[in-house]
Amino acid sequence: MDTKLLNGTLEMMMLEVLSQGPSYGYEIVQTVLSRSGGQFELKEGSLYPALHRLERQKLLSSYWTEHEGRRRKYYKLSAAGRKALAARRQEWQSFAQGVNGVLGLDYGIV
Amino acid sequence: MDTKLLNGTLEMMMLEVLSQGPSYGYEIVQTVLSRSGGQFELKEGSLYPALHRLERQKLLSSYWTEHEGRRRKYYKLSAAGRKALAARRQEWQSFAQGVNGVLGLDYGIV
DNA sequence: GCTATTACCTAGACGAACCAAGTATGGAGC
DNA sequence: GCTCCATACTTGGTTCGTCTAGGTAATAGC
Repeated sequence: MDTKLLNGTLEMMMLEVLSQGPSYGYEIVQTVLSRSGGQFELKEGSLYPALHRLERQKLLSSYWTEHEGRRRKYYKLSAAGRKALAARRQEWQSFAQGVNGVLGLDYGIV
Repeated sequence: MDTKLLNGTLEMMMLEVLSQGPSYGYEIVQTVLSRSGGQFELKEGSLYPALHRLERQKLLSSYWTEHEGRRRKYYKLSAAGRKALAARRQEWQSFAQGVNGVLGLDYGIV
């Protein structure tokens, strides 16, 4: 997987996962991995800084829990986060359309 | 346009444009701009370094010409460049599919 | 005791895209 | 003659997201 392509989509995918309910770092990695068909294996060095970034921007809030002796930091999408996600999905779609336009590909959005 | 998303696709789009015949920097900008529906306006600070990068990798070759008093540096796709383009197109498509998978979108490729 | 898995954090490296400035020609308007 | 705009290429330095690689720590299986 060419890591360069991921630029800018990681946060969107993380927000998307969290839009379906609170989750924590390790689980987000698994969810993205399975939903991308095994393609995107988020690295911790990208994931955690991104979570902190998004929290600083008030798109997420967090709380600690304990599960079988292991601590977990759950993240929850805020209202602002939900808006941001919608905007980024829109951006992504027009971006992908633009690239496909240049490539001479046409996608029919289902 | 969120510039971050462009990461990794600029070179592919440049190769794609050049796959349809030799061209030069300024013209590549115009072509990408029109083919992306006015979305992607390549900046000189991205374009020329990318052209040099691709030439160093032997994916392009170049030659100078003169046109109405202005010099132009034409770039031509090499055989290796053509292969690289095919690989990057493939990469892009599976990448886009992965992202759409995470987003819960399904695209029917025409 | 060792290793794998779960779970989090961070400093520093890396690299692609950008801004900004420089060089240079031709044509249009004043 | 002068300015401004479009054409056309180059490059130094900045920015910023991702990764590598290291650290901490608990549980389970061998």
